Amino acid sequence: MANSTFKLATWNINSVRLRIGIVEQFLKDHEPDVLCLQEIKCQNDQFPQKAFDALGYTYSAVHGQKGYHGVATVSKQPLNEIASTDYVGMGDTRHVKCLVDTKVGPLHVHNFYVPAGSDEADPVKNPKFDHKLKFLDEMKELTSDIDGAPSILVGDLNIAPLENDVWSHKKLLKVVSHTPIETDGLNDVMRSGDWRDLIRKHIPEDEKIFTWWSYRAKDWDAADKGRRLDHVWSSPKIADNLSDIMVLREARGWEKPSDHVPVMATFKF
DNA sequence: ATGACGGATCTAATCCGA
Repeated sequence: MANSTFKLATWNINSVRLRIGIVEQFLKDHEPDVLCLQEIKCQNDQFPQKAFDALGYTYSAVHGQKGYHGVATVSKQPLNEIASTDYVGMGDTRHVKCLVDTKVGPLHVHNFYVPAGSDEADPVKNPKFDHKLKFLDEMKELTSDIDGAPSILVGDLNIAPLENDVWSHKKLLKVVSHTPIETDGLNDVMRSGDWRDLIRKHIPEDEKIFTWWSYRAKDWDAADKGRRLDHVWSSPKIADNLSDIMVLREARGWEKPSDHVPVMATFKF
């Protein structure tokens, strides 16, 4: 057990079928044990499992639907207890969990795609924002402590909670993804479930770090108007085993990129 | 700097993302 390493990555891929080529490249270059994808935008039987099989990711937990949303967790190690929760009873595909049989023991992995919430930050006028807030409310029930095994929660949570999680705190205070009702809500989810923010455990809060840049910006790299929408959380004990967090900014500049980049956490035991 | 983009869908214009 000594000197074992476990690597887990999360990536909102914005269509796994369109971007299977860069997914393969990422897996070859970085070799995570587990990859959690969001916005796969396909049904379960359209998921490109063969491409993952060829790279050794023979285990998968896929929860997709036609055209929109959808999450998938692929793994080199067996996945058990695969299940999804229908948050807010919408019948959409925004969560899949599993128990990974890692080299160092069982690990619960939750893969989330929280609703974006549309433009207007008012739950009365905007049903999608209402949906987002209700989704957060229900996430508060999710604890990081399940029968003593460690837990990891990752995904596109569509909220940038801290000042340096956005390019301008002042300019984005009324913009959906950084409004106080959302950032308070996300902090409540973290507190009530006893989750640790591993990106911020590794990168100090006074340092800007982003995982998403809009497609609409002319020069995303120069303008750098990003947000940290993607997250890696864990239960307290395994947080002490974190040895590295990598935010693969360069992936935003790849051919036909997703608007999100991969984030990978490395644990040492 | 709420958009100038980009995805999926009964391929054409519509919905969606954040």
